[in-house]
Amino acid sequence: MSNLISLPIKTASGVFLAHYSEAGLAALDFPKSHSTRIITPKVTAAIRAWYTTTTRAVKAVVAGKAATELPPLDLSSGTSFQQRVWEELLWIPAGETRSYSEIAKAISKPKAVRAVGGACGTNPVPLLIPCHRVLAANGKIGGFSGGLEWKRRLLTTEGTAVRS
DNA sequence: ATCGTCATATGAA
DNA sequence: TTCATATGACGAT
Repeated sequence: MSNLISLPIKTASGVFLAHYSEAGLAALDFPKSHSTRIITPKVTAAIRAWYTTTTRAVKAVVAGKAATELPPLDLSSGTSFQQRVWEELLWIPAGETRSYSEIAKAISKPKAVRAVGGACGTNPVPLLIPCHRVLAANGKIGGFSGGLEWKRRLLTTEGTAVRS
């Protein structure tokens, strides 16, 4: 079950690593120090299609544009609450931001603001699930699992001003 | 304006 | 149950 297939995604900002389960894209890693030597033995036709879509989407987001199409996401690793939050993040258009409390209201749990932050932190698919477009209520940047530098860069690229 | 403190939901140990 | 959070609101400085 936990046998994920990993494929490298080359972008102008580095090589991301996409992990696919049988249900879809299960995780996406930011470029690290890992070299691009990933062995990919048996890639099904479905995964090849997902990979194409994923690559296109990732490149779009890195370039500050909206992803036109997303691959199926395998969010089974998260709790139902987390999945609810992640799903909500999906609706945030490129170039716009929401606050943690806005997200909380959107899922009918206006007081679960901190929990929303926690869900963002465990988001397995950054960029495609735009957790970087979630700021604190006062416009502060908050935090980011993949590194604050990334969050800043992505927002700047999308034309969003962030307050220090 | 900045800082400390508390409230409140959720998840992990 | 206890602890930690990528928050938010409020009051004291």
